[in-house]
Amino acid sequence: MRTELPYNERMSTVDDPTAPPGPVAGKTATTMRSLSRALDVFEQLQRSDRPQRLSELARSCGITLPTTLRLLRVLQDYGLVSQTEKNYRIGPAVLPAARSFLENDPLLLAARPILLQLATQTHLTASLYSRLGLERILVARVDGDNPLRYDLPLGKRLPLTRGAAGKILIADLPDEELQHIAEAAVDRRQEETSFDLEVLKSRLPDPEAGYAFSVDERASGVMSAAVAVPHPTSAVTESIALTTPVEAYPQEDLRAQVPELRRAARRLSELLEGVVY
Amino acid sequence: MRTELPYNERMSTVDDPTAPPGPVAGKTATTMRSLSRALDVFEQLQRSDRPQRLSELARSCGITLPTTLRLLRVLQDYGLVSQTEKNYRIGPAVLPAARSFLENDPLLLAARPILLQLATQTHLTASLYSRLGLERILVARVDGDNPLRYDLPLGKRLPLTRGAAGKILIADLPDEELQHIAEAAVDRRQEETSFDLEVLKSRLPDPEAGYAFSVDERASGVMSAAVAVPHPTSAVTESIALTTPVEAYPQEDLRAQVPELRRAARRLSELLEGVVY
DNA sequence: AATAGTCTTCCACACAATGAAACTAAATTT
DNA sequence: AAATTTAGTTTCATTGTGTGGAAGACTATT
Repeated sequence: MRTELPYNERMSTVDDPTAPPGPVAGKTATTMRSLSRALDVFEQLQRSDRPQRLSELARSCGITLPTTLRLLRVLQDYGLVSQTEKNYRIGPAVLPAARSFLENDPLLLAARPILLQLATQTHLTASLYSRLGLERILVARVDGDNPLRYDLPLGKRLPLTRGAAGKILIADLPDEELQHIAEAAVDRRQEETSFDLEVLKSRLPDPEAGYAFSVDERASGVMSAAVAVPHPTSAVTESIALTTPVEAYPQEDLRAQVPELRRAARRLSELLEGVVY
Repeated sequence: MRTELPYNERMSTVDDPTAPPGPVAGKTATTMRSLSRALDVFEQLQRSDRPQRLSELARSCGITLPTTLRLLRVLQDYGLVSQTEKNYRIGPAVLPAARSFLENDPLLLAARPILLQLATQTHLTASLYSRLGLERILVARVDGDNPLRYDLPLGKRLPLTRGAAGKILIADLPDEELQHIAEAAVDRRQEETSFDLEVLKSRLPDPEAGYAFSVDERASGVMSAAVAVPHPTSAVTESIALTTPVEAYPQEDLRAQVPELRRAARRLSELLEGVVY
């Protein structure tokens, strides 16, 4: 049972605009300060599209210079961080890690054929998203007949607040958590200027509906429908979506695919239960 | 006040057959035990192609159960590890990390057009490898006219002891380090049963040559030539290779491309110096 | 040359990380 | 089904590791 209390009081009362990453959800691990900090640094490096200086990193993560330096050195020893001159960036060791995930993750392996069937059957693009902290990421995708114009590569961080696949992942969350998610989305420029909780809630699907729908929401010209993947053990953290350019398909027809989607999601979670791991 | 006891007695003189990962090179960071251990666990998870139990991980990393559990919990909070039932595996957070590397790494960005030109010009497959610890990994590849039959995805861990691109990365290393590398290759089943240092050294190119060559070495039916990428700051840790099926191309013609390769490598490192980061 | 900024090393202190042991849960055997 | 083993989790006292201040090297910049 995780405590809700942020174990890290460096987050003083004043809201730092450059919010330090922090653990994934609100869930705080029992302790392990140095490890958490290292992962904060690692995450911070990912979020910047250019190499970072030591002092930048230290500031944006709220860690002192000597400590940040020590953390970076260890990360570098493991290849997770590279350094050129005084500039730090993500290192090549992330590639084998990602490869291992893509090749071995049981959920992903089970999902791929299901997405494929879904795409073949509906002629739409089928995607699998996974919640990661206050965002979601694209984990797998199979294109349909009308491939989406925009490029959305695996591992892209997307908001939970926009798009059917995002909204369905947070449909049942309590207000407090929604608030965090909303703030994160603004911080990360995934949402326009600050918007309030009610706006977000009005967008979310009826909890009873069991699916979410979006048109021109996260990306313009695109609509999608999504359902959650009921996960055997843990809380729901995955969703499956069908997506299409708005002009290629009547809205009602997309809604009509929801049962199909639901079946796919159920099939996936059943498959998963059977897996011996 | 140093105690005499090595802070990690699992690295005793006796060689444990199930060698725990350990930091990338021989270079040991100043300390940060908990972080190092967490990264050992993370690496261990990657190396197994199926989910691992807590006790398995603890044993193979030489860490006590309670500590391993705590490490895993934090890694899980950050999405780097997933858990189903009592099984742990690599988590989806590695995807955005890898994406960040592939999209932003200056070396990689500089290398891609160079590999492309190399491939176009020579009609061979051009690849960029990076040394990671006691192995190398494929970081970028552009296929030539005769695409290699076998699939070699980005991030694949390959031995330093076999293949031109591996050998050139270790051509100048002292015996002691070569020994470690040789042992690691055997441990990881990248080399046949234990083989001695002299065998390895006989394979390595003349340090003066400045390039390495291989035929049927790491993969049968494949030959390649490789040069190192002189790195502005750090030690040489990257190599560029040209590869082709043996039957598609006369061996001497491949050797004739070495100057071309050399030019590409130099161009890459020059480009890199200019980069402002 | 002087100044400001950034990075790195050193060190004493405090608390975070640790393992032993107790405990619970889940397999496995009898 | 009870008994036994094995695996996982929690608790807690101890200590050694991670920590930040301060001082020292660098490097820009003026």
